[in-house]
Amino acid sequence: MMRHDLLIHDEQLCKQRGVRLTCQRRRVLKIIMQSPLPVGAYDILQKMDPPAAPPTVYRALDFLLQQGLIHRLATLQAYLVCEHPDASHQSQFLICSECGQVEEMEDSNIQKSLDLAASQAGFSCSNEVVEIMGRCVQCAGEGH
Amino acid sequence: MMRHDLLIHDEQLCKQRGVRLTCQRRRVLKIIMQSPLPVGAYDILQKMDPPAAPPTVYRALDFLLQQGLIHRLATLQAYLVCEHPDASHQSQFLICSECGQVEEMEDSNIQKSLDLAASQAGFSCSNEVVEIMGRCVQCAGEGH
DNA sequence: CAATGTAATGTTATAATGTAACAATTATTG
DNA sequence: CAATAATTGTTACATTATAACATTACATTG
Repeated sequence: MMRHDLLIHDEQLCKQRGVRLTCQRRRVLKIIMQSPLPVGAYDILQKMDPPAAPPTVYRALDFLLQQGLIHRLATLQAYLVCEHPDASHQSQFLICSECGQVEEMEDSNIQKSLDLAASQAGFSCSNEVVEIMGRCVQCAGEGH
Repeated sequence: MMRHDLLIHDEQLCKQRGVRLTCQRRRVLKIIMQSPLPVGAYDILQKMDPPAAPPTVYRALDFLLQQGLIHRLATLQAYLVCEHPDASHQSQFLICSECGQVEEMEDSNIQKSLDLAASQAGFSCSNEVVEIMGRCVQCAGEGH
């Protein structure tokens, strides 16, 4: 279920940037990659073998977030891999309340409408959180 | 700083709906209304006089959220009054990282772009979280 | 009004998420 | 190698939220 090419890609990306994807950071990243659903920090913690303490996990998460290799879902307080960790970008997320699956989007219309509304209010954005809860195609298809 | 008319409006709204804005619920609501910034649940807890326990506050918050009288900011884990608690609506929030002020918007363009993107993905939304971090007009105006 | 059921609150304990502070170690650089 | 910076280890704790069960207030209906 894990995309090994993505891990290699992330490693190269860090090399290019002159930042270190250390052992602990890679371990945390791999755990997130191997999960089909967003994982909480303490889920990650439990999967750390050999075991680690919370700060180790949170530091790794901070690094991975800064590098854009993962995202954090504010509504779920959970983490998931970024599917296109190249350029800096704003993503939007479709979160299925039924199956828990999350789809990452980079929708330029949403982006434009957010930026427009913000600038009309004289507001200069640094960061945008867009998380849409509902039912995904599969779950909606399965009736009721 | 508190809009007393809003409290009255909320009371009437609850009466119309046949739900009870009880003493505890009103106390929590008033604390949120009296705060110029979003407040955390434990800030509210501290302001409860006579004192209360966490479940009391969280139950009141749940009620107020369900009735649409307040909103919860997922990024801040904090609560603020809804400025137009009449019809059910989706709001977007501009959150200033400098002064902490939050502006509630109901932007139809944002709404449309979100709904369109979701429906294109076959996703049926039940709830949308849009929180934009940055600097508000005042803070941006104050240089650097 | 009394009896009964439902809704709301009280109370205690604990779960889940995240961070502060400082020590120890590992990399990097001059 | 020595000095410095970056990373990790470790302990303790802060913050946010909920579970479980007892009690009280309210509403309804006979």
